[in-house]
This record gives sequence, C-alpha cells and structure tokens, in this order.
Amino acid sequence: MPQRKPTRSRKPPTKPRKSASQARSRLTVDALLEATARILVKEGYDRASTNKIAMTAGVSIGSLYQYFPSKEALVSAVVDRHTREMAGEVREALDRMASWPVETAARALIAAMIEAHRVAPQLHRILEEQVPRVGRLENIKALDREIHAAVRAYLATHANEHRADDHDLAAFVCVTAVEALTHAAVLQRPELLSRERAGMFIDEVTRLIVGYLQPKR
Amino acid sequence: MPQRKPTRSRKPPTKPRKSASQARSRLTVDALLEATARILVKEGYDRASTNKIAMTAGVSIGSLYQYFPSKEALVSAVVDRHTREMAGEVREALDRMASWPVETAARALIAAMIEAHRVAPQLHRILEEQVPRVGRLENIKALDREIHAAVRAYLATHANEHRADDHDLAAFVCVTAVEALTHAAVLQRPELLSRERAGMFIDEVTRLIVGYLQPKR
DNA sequence: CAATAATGTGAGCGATCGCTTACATTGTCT
DNA sequence: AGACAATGTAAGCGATCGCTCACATTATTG
Repeated sequence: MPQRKPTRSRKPPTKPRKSASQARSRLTVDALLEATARILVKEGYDRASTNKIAMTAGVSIGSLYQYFPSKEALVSAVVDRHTREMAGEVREALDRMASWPVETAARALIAAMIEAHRVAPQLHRILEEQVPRVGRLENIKALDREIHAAVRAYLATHANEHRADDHDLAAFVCVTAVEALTHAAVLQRPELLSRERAGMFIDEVTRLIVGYLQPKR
Repeated sequence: MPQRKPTRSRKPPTKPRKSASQARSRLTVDALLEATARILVKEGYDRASTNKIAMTAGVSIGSLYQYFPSKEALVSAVVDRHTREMAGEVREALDRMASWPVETAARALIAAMIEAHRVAPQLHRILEEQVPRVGRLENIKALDREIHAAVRAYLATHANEHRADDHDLAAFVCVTAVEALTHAAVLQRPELLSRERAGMFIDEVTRLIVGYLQPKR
C-alpha cells in the first residue's frame, strides 16, 4: 500500500467520490458497465483487467475506481444489471401461470425462460460460471431460487393435477431440467431456437415436463 | 523472454527434459497432478499459480516445468486423467444398455452418470466451467458428445419403443437433462444422493426420461 | 570407481495485475 | 467573474504471475 503524504493539498478536495449526479458521470458509469460486460464475454473474468476495461470504455482507470471500489464491485454491478434485465419476463410468466393448468403453465414458463436467456446468453454463461467463486455475487442464483420457490408453490396449489409427492424435489427436477435445456440450446444449439423451430423445441421441453408430472400413465 | 547465453556449459546437459523413466520422477509427476487438482478446486484456475502448485506438491518450480511445458499443459493432463476416470463406468453402462428396454436402460445410464460424478465432483465442476476457455482442452465435452451419440444410436435402434421422431433432438433433451440433474444434485443437493435417498432420486429422473419418451399417454 | 544421464532446485526476469494518488478539466452556483 | 464541487486523467507502486536457467543432487552404466 503506497504512501499517503498530504503534500500541499488545498483541502481534502471533496467527499471521497461516490455515485453519479451529473449527466456526464452517468455516461461514464454506463460505458464502464458496457465495457465490462463486453470484455468479460471476450476474455473471461480474470483476463478482464480493470485497465483494459477502462480503456475499452474510453475512460481513465482512475475514473473506474471513482465509481467502483474494486474489480469485484464492478462485476457485481454488471451482475445486478443483467439479472434485473432477465428477471422481468420470468416473473411475469410466474405470476400469470399461477392459475393455469399444468401443460399451459409449463409451456408459458419455458417460453419465458428461453426468451430471458436471449437477452445476453454469453454474458449469462460467464457470470454463472466464473463469478460465483469470487464472492457473494449470487444474484443470479437468487433468481434461480425465486423460480424454484414459485414452481414449488405452484405444484402445491395444483397438487391434484400431477403425481409428484415431494413438491420440493419435483420443483428441483423441473427447474433444473428446463434451465439446463434452455441454457444448452442457446449456447450449443442456437439453430433450435430459430424463428421456425423455436416452437418445436418449446413443445419438446413441455412434453418432458408434462410427461414427468402427469397423474397416471 | 530472458537471455540464453550458453556460458561454459560442459555440453547441452542432456535432451531437453521429457517424460518420466525412473520411479522417482513418476512420483514427482503424480504429486504434481494431485496438487494441481487440489489447488484447482480450492482456488480456481487463475488463482492456481504454478509456484503454489509446485510448493504444494513438494517439488521445485523447475521440476514442474521439466514435465509440463506450461500451466495449460499441466491442467490439460489433469483433465485427461479425470476424464479417463469418469468415462469407464459410463461407457460400460452405455454398452450394457444397448439391448435393454427404455426404462431399464434409462435407469442404468442415470445411475452410472451419478456414480461417475461422485469420483471428484468439485474438480469436475472447475474443469467444466473454467478450463474450456483456455484452449482446446475439451476432453470432457468429447465424453459428452460420445454419450450423446450413443443415446442417439439407442433411440434409433429402439425406435418402436418411444415416440420421438427426431432422435438427435430427443438425445439432446435426455442427455442434457440427465447431465444437469446429476450435476446439480451432486453440487447443490448432495443429500439427495445419500445412501438411503439415492434410489429415490434415480427413480425420479428415470420417470422424467421415461415419461418424455413413452409411446402414448 | 569414475563418467554421464536423469532428475531436482530456487533465485529471479519481464510482464501484468489491481489499485492509489497527485493533478487537470468541466460543471454549477452566486 | 470567481470559487469550489464534480468529474476525469495517467503515471506508476507493490504484488504476483508464468516461466527460465545455471546449477546441485541422485541414479545408472561401464
């Protein structure tokens, strides 16, 4: 940790830099978040140096540290923004489907999750895979838990429409499977989600869930 | 890149270090692989410095670079070893199930994949999540593709026992779902795989797959 | 017992990292 | 206009990284 001699500073210049209040600084923050997302995707977490991020954003490294006290805080802000962008659509679907029959509800949730993943699939992958180990940046997992809880509640309410006894286990199976299939399709089989075929894929995943939950066979 | 002045080396001492031939060196290599796996799990890929790995293995940093030309090569060797350890059980199951009916076959494969993941779950996660971006260390994904191909072949052979038209798509759905559930259970819900409950979980996942593939409803 | 190959050692190089700090520029207010 | 707050700049510090190299030690061979 370097020195801290006050030299002949007229005063402590101001309060120790905080959040943006003028329009110019909001632009700076936005540019930083955007550049962070871009570089995270292109380079991965550890190769995304703060110097490189600042350069890409077109701002100085000093400005970066005026708004984000650490690299972790910067990435955390990106996680927040991304999670917020994804959550909206899924939450709406969860609300709507609460009173729908199993097949319709499943289809709606699956379609919403696919749509949510389209926002920024590669960023989503990097954040999910590389960020958790850094610290308590578990905003994404929080959304997952929210979905899980909602599905568990749905299964409890509609207990007479399916065969699952252990609603928690069944919700785990459904959410994990749908999430994984959505993820894998977006990242490994994007052709499955093309305009013409997306419906087919949604049908297929719906069949998986409905077949699993159906009352009898 | 530092200098390379020959000074008064009696000769180029030997061939530029290669693979192990004496027993002692095999111990060194094993210790390095073991330490690499341990530190990868504890620290993640980028925090696993070669210096730290060498220290943990109880050998000098120089010895590390006698057997592995780079950090990437070292990690690659760990990936190879881990993949080989996981692949055996799964391959056996794939062979055996080839002539079995859908439900039995599904159950066998699911059980084998869970068992394979028990070998070194945390290492598996790190390798899967952090290593791919480094380079062509895709040995794990190669195993995934092998499983996918075998399941697709199975579905083609047993076409009259299930309702899937697109065998490739169905294999994608089945393998992705089973892999994700196995993964998630091992890492997030280890209690599901305890001695008493593992059977229940296998039943549940089997029901998911069978319900998806069943001929009629 | 040499002599030589195989194996092991660790100080330290150049690069890069996250981050600090001394200072310059721009905006706001009276 | 002047004063001061808000915002922006970039050189560079200390730490750590992957990796090299000159050399020491141990095993094998004749």
